[in-house]
Amino acid sequence: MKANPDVIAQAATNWRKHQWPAVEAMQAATSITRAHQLLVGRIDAVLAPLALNFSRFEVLALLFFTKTGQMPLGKIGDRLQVHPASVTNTVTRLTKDGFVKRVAHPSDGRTTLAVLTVKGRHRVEKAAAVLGEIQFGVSGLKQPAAREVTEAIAGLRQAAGDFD
Amino acid sequence: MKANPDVIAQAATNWRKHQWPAVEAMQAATSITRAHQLLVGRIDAVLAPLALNFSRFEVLALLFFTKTGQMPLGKIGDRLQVHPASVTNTVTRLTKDGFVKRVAHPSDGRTTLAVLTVKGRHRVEKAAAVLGEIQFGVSGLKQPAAREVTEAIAGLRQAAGDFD
DNA sequence: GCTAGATACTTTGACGTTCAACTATTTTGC
DNA sequence: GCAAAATAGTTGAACGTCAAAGTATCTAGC
Repeated sequence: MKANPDVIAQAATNWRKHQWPAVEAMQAATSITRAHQLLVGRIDAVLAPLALNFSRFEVLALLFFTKTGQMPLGKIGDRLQVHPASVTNTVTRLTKDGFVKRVAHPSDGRTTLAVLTVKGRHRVEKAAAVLGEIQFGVSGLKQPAAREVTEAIAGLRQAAGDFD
Repeated sequence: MKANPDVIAQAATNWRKHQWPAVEAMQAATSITRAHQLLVGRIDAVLAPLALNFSRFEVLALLFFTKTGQMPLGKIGDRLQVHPASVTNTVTRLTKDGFVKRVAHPSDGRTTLAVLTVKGRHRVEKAAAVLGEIQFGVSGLKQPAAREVTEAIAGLRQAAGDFD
């Protein structure tokens, strides 16, 4: 039964002792990294039994919200801010499990559409419910804190050109 | 020149429209994911010319802060909260570049020590300076916001058992 | 209407992370 | 003391991500 110190606070102490720069920025960056690690772990754990992970879920959710349940792969990448190769990979896996189908675009021969299947539609609704139950892994973040984090990071994202 | 919408805010609107649960938690989780993506991109970009990435830098910094510049691989994994296999991988790469050496523990035959070399010591100081210049990629996070994010996430980490 | 450039997607390869299985030591408990 | 369990690290397989190169198609401009 040994005490469990805050490794990020420890690191900050060391940085100050050696007069290394940007201690608060370092803590924020390290905290975000750790938070991400925790979230992904929790989210993937509950999605695994549904043959999904967070990336695959995001694609299905995106398709679900469209009127016709379909979207070009490139647009999926734009929305989710992931590399085209990742979209290809994710859609391929979703296809193997029968959650989406690849369909040629009717008028643009370059474009492939990912189309949500009935199976995929049911699965993503189930997944959303499950993720709601675990509060997307951010339980421990108090209710106002969730909003604060979102807003603080919105500043970061805006500065990065994510939106205007 | 098209407008650049906030894709996370868009997603939230869609979630509410379909009465999916935990909208604020979803936004927080998605924001953290995106923030992590931005940070890693920026940090790795400035570290790449130094033959480092964030993981490798963290290991070097940890060793730098010890009195003797050495630490068992397992303890490195505990401190940085990464899998033993990742430590093995990271240390192997650092060794190839001459930043650390693997040395057998003097009294425990199971244990391997990572020992910081002179080259590694210089390199990590350079890297810390460079990371300070870019504020660890969190520029855009206002000064108070960096602390807020750290504190909010501390709650998440504590609830997860990261520390007492 | 033809060519040059842009766009959409896929493929390949490098790298990082994790899990599970494995080897080698050390510690525990009887 | 010795067998069983715990601990330390490595290895191999699976998966995700990205960058760069390749293929196919479309659009612009002359």
